Amino acid sequence: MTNRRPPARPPAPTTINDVAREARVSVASVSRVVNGHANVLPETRQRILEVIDRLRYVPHTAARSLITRRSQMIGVLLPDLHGEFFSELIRGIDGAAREHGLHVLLSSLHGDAAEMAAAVRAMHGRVEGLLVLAPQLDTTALRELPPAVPAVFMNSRVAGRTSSLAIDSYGGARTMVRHLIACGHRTIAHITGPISNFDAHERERGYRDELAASQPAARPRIVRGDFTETSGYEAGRALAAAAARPDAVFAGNDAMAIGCLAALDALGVAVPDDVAVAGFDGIPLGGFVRPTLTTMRVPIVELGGGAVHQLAGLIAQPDTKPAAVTLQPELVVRDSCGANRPQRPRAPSSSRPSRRQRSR
Amino acid sequence: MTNRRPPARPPAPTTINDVAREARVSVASVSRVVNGHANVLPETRQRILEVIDRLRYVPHTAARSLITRRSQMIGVLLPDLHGEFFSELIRGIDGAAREHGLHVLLSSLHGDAAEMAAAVRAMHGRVEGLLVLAPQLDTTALRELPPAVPAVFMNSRVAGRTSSLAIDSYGGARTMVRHLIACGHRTIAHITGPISNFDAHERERGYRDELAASQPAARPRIVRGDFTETSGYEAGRALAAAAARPDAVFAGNDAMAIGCLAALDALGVAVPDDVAVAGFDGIPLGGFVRPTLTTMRVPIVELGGGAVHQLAGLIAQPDTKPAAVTLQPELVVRDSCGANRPQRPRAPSSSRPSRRQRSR
DNA sequence: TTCGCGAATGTAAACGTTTCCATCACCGGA
DNA sequence: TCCGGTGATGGAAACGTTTACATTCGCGAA
Repeated sequence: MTNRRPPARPPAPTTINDVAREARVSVASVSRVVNGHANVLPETRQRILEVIDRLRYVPHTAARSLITRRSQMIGVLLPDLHGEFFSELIRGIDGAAREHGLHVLLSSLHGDAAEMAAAVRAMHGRVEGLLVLAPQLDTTALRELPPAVPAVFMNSRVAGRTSSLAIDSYGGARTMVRHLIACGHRTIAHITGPISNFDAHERERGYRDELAASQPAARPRIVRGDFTETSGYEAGRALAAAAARPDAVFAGNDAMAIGCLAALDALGVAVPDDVAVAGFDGIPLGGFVRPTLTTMRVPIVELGGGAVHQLAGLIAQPDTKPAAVTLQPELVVRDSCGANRPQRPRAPSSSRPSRRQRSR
Repeated sequence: MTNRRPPARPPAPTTINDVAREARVSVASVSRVVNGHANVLPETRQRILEVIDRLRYVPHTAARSLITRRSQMIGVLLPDLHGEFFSELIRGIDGAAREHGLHVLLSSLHGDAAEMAAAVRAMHGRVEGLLVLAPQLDTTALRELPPAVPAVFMNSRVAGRTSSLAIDSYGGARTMVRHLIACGHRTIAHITGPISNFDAHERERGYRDELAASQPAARPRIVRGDFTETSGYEAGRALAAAAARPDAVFAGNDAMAIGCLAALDALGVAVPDDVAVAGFDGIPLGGFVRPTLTTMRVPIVELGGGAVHQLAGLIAQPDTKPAAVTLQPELVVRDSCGANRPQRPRAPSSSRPSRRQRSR
């Protein structure tokens, strides 16, 4: 309290020097206390802590990372995601980042490769690692990434050079098609996502392969969509109006499946009795449309969290050789696929009734 | 190419000194070029730029912000948001941040006040400003914020001490209730959001006030929800089973409205003929449920973007006095409110038909 | 020719840490 | 009594920038 400075306009932030002077120790000791090193007398530590508290000292991040060469930040590059996907992914990322004491620098991209390059350049040097969700099939833009900084890709088509974590869209699609076939549907159409999207591509591939494997006679029936409800609506209209209406429609995601449901309803086509519908993603709303939507639930939180864990490992051990992990989606059977309707006497399987209470 | 260093293990990142040496100028000139200052000979500038390019020099962010005292980062504190809200908000924030050359440090909170304090502490010193979405009514946690760093609050109940930007939930709710009354509905129930949520509170208040103003005879009818589809479902069940079924249900958000629709459908109550339903938020899926959902569309992107603009202004001019801006939601009339059904011959207004094509 | 001036460039201090190394005090054993 | 060792503390260099100030140079005017 002796050395009262004149009140400078900006109340100059207190530095480690202020603390050291006030506690009558050297900056080295203060630094040791702040960083929790052992070799400092309990009594000295106490005195320093008290001054830190009184002066509200907060270490200057930039100065610290200038010398330690660590920023405790990871960069997250995401495309323009809609709906539940974004929030769930961030939830997973943020939670895991917190566990590792990392901060998340977020940049959302609007598709352009040049923009991605710019974002990467801006983050370069600012972050210790990069988390990238690059769903476009064309991955040449990814070459832009500085090879020095560790990176983990999510749901991307990457060579084996870098670590990656992905949803098994291919396997999920096969599971769903297998399920639809097991429900008794013979002709199954597929509404795809955007043509350049990796997941859309994988789901379509799964659809084709499973169809060819389980139902060699059937010809694939593809309608192009773009993952939006509106495109699902249009696809539904087209399918319902077609000469040969399919038994079932497997949409590339839930949003399109719900759009499709709306179109079928508008055209007076009953679901699942006339046409069955299934989606992919497992958004919560799928349980509340009529009929409730059968879908593959995708573990988005785990995708984000797992990617962060991988990245943290990579940052700690940069020479770890890249791993490619895949996460399995889970089949969620609801009403829209027809599995829950009063069984036509085909196979007297365990007729499990819908869990949802219905009164009519 | 003369001075080829032995291949050190980590290929030491090139610094401004390397560039200066290679270009045979002083670091000052390099710095001037990098920062786009004017006083440097075009020929010199050219030579420096070329070296920068060849050596892939990227200025060290920490060193730079150590001396400039600017980090070009803003912190964004969000609660555990679900669905469309999160992605839209981030889209708005990210876009505006990019315009201002700011980076976004994201932290999502799970409700706990202590956690918020921790997040703020972690960001303190790292960011130039804070963007906070603190929907809980109890704002004592906000006192934790260091008063030195500029902050803008979104949809929060804050005193006039800080800048804020909010959706006019109160006015929106009044608009919706007025609309429902104009549709001929007399008894209108309201499903609220979480009891401690600011928006939920404002919407309920708007509901009560408009009801009292336009329909003095009617008693408010409140069912508690929590913004989830499930709570809307439960509320819908309760309302449908009640002795006196209301004419209309105004849900505090779209998710609950959709849950409510599902419940009414399950109980065989026709919407909008038996009961009208309306939501709030304007999520895309609302246009694809059956019947399509009447709602108040909330300009979420503008909320995020506007908040960033405010914050950027505050960072540039810290002494600007705080402003409190509100954004108006917009009434979206679809089928669930009954406005589009074949008019009972009550008022021969301009009977505008549904835009959506229907065939039955 | 000299002087002064402005533009281009260089020098070096400062930013706030961390950490290597030196110093110092103390203590137990020879 | 002296010596080596140990553990707490301090001094100072280093991190990579920006920028105030000094220096140099060329050129036009006096």
